Amino acid sequence: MLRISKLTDYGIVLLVRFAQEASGTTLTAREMSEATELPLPVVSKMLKSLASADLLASQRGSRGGYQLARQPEAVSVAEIIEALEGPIALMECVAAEGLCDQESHCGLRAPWQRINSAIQTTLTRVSLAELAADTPPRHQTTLAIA
Amino acid sequence: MLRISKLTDYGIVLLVRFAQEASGTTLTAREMSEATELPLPVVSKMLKSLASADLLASQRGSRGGYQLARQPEAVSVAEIIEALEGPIALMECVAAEGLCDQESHCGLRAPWQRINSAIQTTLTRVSLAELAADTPPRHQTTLAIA
DNA sequence: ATTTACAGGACTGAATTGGTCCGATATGTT
DNA sequence: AACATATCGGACCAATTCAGTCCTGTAAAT
Ligand code: FES
Ligand code: FES
Repeated sequence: MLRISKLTDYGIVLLVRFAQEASGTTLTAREMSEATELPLPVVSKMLKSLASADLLASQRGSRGGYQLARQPEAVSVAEIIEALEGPIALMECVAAEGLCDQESHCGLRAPWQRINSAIQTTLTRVSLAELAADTPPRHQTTLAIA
Repeated sequence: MLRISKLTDYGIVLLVRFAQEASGTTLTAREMSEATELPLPVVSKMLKSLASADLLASQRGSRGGYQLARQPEAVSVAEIIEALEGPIALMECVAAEGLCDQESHCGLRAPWQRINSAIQTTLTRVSLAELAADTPPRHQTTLAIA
């Protein structure tokens, strides 16, 4: 289904939240969990990943938390995905040579690589800032329908 | 890793083989298995899938086999992927509304949908014929190096 | 009849994913 | 110093998905 992992998605959701705060705001895992309504362990796990990928900067101890390591404009979706789930590669043969059992008789590598890099480009062109921009339903006045 | 399933890849490899034959050529599962050096059960399974997705036409009985249901120019990679692994959707929320637990507080659906359709367009623009075209190593004179 | 081939599943083992939990470490407060 | 708050870095587990096999049935040709 050509999917991005659910965890990766959570990661992006979290980053978007950060991007929506004033630049430099520090938030804790607990706060993020409440904001996104995602279970704390998951949030915690993803924040750690994002920090170790240098997309977030972390501060430990009391008064600690996370903050965006860069300006939202300078972070691309491609980068986030790569950080969380490795290189963007539609299949193994694209990622590196010699990974596909049949590279020898199936000259499909070249065309796939072109397709793949087109997708990669698409993903690179979208910044975290853009993602955060048209994500308006922030504090929508809960007008419950059913 | 944003991957296409291995089986789907096999499916495409198979279709490309067909595209490289003279239009209307009928080939059996066994022949395809030999041509691609993929195990027969797998080839068989994928050919069946492709047939039931109407990408291949099948003929049973002795002298039976499969053939391309359409001209290679008229089949897009997107179509093949969709046939074999469902709608191209980076995540559930993109495929249809109400599938994502948190659609309510995470207004990320809209931007994702734009990104997704960009990718979909990319994939739609590549035809089976193109894929088959720059796949030259057909009957390469086996110059074995070790 | 017999042989060739596809149709349509069920089925299995392996791998990946989604999610939880814990002990250790760092930092600020009292 | 003691304590509370947070991140760090894993291990761990259940559930799903994936990759691959196999079997029974049916259609067509000889
Ligand atoms: S499938 Fe990997 S090289 Fe063709
Ligand atoms: S993750 Fe599905 S709507 Fe935001």
